[in-house]
Amino acid sequence: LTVPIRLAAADGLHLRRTLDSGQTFRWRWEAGGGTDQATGIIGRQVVRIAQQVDGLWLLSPDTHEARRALLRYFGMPAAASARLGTIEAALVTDRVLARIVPVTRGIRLLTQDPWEVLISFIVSQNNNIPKITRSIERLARALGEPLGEGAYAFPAPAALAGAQHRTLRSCLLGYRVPYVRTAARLVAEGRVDLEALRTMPEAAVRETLWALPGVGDKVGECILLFAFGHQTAFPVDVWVKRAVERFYFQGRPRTPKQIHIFARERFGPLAGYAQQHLFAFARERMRS
DNA sequence: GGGCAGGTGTAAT
DNA sequence: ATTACACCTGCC
Repeated sequence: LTVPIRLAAADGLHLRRTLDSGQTFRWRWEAGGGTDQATGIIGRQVVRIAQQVDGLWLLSPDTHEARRALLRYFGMPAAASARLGTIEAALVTDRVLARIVPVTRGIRLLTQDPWEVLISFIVSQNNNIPKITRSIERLARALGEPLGEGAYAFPAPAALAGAQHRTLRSCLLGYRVPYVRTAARLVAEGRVDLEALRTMPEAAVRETLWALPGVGDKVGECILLFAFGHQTAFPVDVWVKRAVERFYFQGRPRTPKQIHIFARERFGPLAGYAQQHLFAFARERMRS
């Protein structure tokens, strides 16, 4: 048993909202001694964390690597301009978000591995969170490196590219199998260099991502936002579409493209955060 | 058990 | 340039 390490001040973070916000599919919750604990997989590390009133705690493992990985993942410690309080203060100057953010506050955009985000969000198309989570878990179990404790790393590009069709089918990917496999081959063969996209301008990143099979507007925006930190990105899924139509267009129908244009114009560099709050609110309050 | 939810690709207008 | 439909699985 390791001594818990305080990673950072919580800085307005709401851990559960953040990990359950549909950005990531690699965390599990369990009850533990008064506070819930989350176990997640970041790269090759299996980490257990918990949020207390005084901050975010690393429960295990007690290593520098785990600490570094987590701080990077959560964007901590935040630079002054990226503090959640600053972001949310700016968001609530919008009359609609002023009513939404009090319900959803504490969501932080995570910084995740582009390869994992690419495949995860191809899998996410026309799909729901529980099923996406199950597919990712099966992919990791079938093709990922074992990490102990029954945990598996996200499969490497070569592993996915070389997987048998029936193996991918057994991961419940359905008709997405050829998308995943082709995308994996392009990355494994080096024809698409995800690492190089980190330093490229957004327009160039878009061009590369949108050329991948299974990557359209929604999935592409998710990758821009969750892997490459382009916070002007604004993924429009059905929930965000409904929320924007209801709150900004008096319930009048708009195409996803119109909503995207509107949101980038209205929210600018906060578009990604605005989308996270609209999505969380819609899923919590606009069902039925 | 039929109908629906969910994004992209393709083929149609 | 927009629109209709197929794709797969889980859930009600």
